[in-house]
Amino acid sequence: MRVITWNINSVRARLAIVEQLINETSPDMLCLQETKVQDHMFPHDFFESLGYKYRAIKGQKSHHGVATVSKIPLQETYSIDWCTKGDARHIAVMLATGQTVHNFYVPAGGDEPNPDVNDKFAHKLKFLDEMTAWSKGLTDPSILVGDLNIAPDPNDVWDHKKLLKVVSHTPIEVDAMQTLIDAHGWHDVVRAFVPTPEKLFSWWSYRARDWSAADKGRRLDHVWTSPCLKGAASAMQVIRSARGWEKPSDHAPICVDFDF
DNA sequence: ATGGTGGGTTCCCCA
Repeated sequence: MRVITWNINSVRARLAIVEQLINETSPDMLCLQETKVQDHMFPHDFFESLGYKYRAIKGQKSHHGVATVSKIPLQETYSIDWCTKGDARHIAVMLATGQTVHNFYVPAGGDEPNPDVNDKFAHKLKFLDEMTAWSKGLTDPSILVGDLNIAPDPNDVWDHKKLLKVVSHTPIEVDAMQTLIDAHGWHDVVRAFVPTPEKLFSWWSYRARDWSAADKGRRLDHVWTSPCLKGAASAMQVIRSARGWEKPSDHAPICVDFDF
């Protein structure tokens, strides 16, 4: 099973490059974040015509939104309302083979990395705390993908020292993410294939003059598995070229092949 | 120290 996760930054604005990605990589399952579309306006016909008959979507107006579309039947789907804010930030799909795939869009957290003065940063930390508590009780063999908005390792950012006070790489978030990982023993599939200290990014700001030459990226997107699925991934690729396509997302897709 | 770009919605917010 080939799974791709991609923060698409509006699915309706990116149909051309979604089709390009599908044509070039033929994923069995595509997990999108920041779809920015209400459920009744989701481009169902587009995905149906490309063979993605099974779709689990959780959208809202303007912001956030996740969608998991699949060629493989989905047994059951559900969304968890993290921090009881009614945000569309999670969709889970269960496969006949027994695994559950969780698609997440973790809050970005605003600019100021201080929960006392920045409600968005406080929300991000609370969201991670709830994910930690939830991870402790997980029993299904699980795959967790998505835009987690944290680059945990010094080599997950272009300049560790310069980003220590920049939301996405602050010690408080990195520690919270490590606590989350330890709560379930989450296995980092991406870093298993490209170990640190090699630099690896999945996001580059729109604001850079020449994103590729400057290469001031961060690894904000992740693919994790339960410990029991540690050996199940046979290949992984960050599709960096997609960041240079026409009218791109600011995130690159991550493609993982599983032995089931 | 600052502003740079892009999407969605509404005359501004968020990333």
